[in-house]
Amino acid sequence: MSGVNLKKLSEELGLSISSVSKALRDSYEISADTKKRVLEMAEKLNYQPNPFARGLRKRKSITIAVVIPEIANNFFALAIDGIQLIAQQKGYHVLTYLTHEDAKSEESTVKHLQGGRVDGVLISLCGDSNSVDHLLALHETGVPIVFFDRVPETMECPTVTTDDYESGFKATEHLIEAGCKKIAYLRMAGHLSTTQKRMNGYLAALKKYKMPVDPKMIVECGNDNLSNVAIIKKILRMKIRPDGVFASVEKLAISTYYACNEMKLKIPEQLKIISFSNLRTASLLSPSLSTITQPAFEIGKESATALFQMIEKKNFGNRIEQIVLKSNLIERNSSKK
Amino acid sequence: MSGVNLKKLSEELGLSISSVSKALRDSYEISADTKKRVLEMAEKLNYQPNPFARGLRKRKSITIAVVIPEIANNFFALAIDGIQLIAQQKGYHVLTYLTHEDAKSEESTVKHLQGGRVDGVLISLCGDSNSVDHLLALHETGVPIVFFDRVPETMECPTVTTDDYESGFKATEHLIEAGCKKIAYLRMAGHLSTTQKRMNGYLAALKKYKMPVDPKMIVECGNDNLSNVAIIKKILRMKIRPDGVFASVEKLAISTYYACNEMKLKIPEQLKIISFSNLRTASLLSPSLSTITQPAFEIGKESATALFQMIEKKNFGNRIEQIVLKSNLIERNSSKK
DNA sequence: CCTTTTTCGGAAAACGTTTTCGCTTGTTTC
DNA sequence: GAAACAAGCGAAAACGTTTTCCGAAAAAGG
Repeated sequence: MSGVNLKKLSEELGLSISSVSKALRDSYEISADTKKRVLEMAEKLNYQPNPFARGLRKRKSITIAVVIPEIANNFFALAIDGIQLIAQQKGYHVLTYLTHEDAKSEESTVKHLQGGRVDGVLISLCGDSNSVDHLLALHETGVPIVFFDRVPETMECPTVTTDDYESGFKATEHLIEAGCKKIAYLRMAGHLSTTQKRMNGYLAALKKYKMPVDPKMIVECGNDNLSNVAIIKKILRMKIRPDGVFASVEKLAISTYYACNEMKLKIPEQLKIISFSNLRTASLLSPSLSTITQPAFEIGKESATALFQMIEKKNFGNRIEQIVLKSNLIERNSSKK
Repeated sequence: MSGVNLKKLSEELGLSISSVSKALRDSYEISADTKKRVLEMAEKLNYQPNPFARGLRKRKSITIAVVIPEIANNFFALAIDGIQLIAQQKGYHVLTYLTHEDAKSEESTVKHLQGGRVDGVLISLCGDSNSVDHLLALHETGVPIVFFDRVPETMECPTVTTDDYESGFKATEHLIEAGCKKIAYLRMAGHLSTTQKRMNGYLAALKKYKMPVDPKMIVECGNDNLSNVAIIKKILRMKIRPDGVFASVEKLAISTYYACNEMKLKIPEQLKIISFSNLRTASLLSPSLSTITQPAFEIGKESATALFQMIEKKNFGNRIEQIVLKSNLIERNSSKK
């Protein structure tokens, strides 16, 4: 295809392959004159080194992998943005994989990452993963891994997360202060670290304000938006229905809005809502949505930065960094008194 | 690192490297017994073939590149989703690159794609690119390229787009039928194919309804949301201000909402709005936003499918496919009579 | 029992780099 | 003027696969 490699270059220049290679890498073994000639010819013939040959020889891919549950999601899209920014600065390529919240898919993806395809992995766990064996296996082959947002609980590793417990606490407290007496917690199925910590914050806030915990108010939702709306409508039809909803992820807030529209429930008069969300249009919604907003872009940047530190100086890699960033609670009309 | 390669496998099994390789590839030259032994040992030692060695030898990367202006954008996020779906089905890896609407960045990215790193490229052009030389160069090295949404005008190539002209026409006609007398067209700077075609539709609709074209009503915006709000407020403060706005991209509709909020202009009473958009919350906005919605996910799927056709049977690759999908106009309250 | 197939497996080249080592030259040093 | 040294370049191995070609042994055929 491309056809122009070191061999062709060397023939064109009347030099040996090794000399050309060294000239291109600015080796001290090559005279300035020759280097100039080589550079010019390389430019002229539009030479691009073969990444596979180089990767094979140097045992380095200049590539990282990003494994996330989904991309059509404001949080992850922003995180990727931050990751790409750092990766581009470092001259690295970025392979992206979507697991669609499927453990099998995550496992097979991670497995394919062994064998040297990438120099490091950034991953946010999928919802229904029950084991981290595949990640331990990858880790044992020497590939640095940094987890962000959704992190494993049974694995010692570098992580970048937000203050989920505190944010869950504050969000609940905010609803209580707005006058809510019965607050539902909307969570995704599975055992995500984020869901769990946010819920613990929710429970702690209820306890602080001496409000009873009703298991029926802790609602598990799935990946299908339509069924989620149905689930939410169901709890809104209970005899003693909630007067507040704390959505632990953005999509559940949106489903709650739909549910209220269909049931003609007024927000915030009849139901107050707050949600984790990176929606850029939160303030334009009807009514505007109160949010806990994670610094998604920064999370991406921080985790990529941490990963490159591990990639570049493996020697000091014993230290396991656990970076925690702060989320912002932004009060808007959906939780107004 | 990984340490387990064909050599180690062959030593463990008392076979030659070539036999192990052939056994793993299910060659007829190897007996069923031996194949079984090899497979078991490979499983046991968790063997993963080195992608660089394989890529070098087979001159194939099993990887495609996706080059887009931005990722924190509903349209592109959905398109990527569709692309990833097809790529995953085909067993391909996906490298993602963001140009941030910067021509230099696009050029350097495309340049790095030469040399065999990928077997094909999907690209949506950046806004301020004035030349396609870098893409022609890439194309000449034999790498298949499919353009989607933002396509070049001066290059014969496979494309996947939507009916931008018709959609632009319909959107404008819709505003006219809703009673608008003076319609502003909000466009991004640069010469994007989409912007141009949508504007041509806008102009054609004005002509059909014998409405004058006011150059001041064709407004160029940039990448910064704050400045865009300022620009939009400026035209809304004109003596004869527009009573309708056709935003050619989503972010400009959002900026228009902000501008109206700040100026206390009522939508749709004082200003009607319609916009190209893939916002999932369009119907939840205040007021709900009328949109022309592109089938972004399908665009991703179609372009990936087209690319893989080119990758797999280069022989029939002379045919240049130009796929055009239909967008949907969804009337909501922002353009109500 | 000898020849001809067939079956199974190994040797080695090739993919395009990088890098170590060694070989020429020409230059310096005493 | 011989010895030591430096500068500039080339030969060749190595990275881990795949694949072509070849050889040995076993099976089949007469």
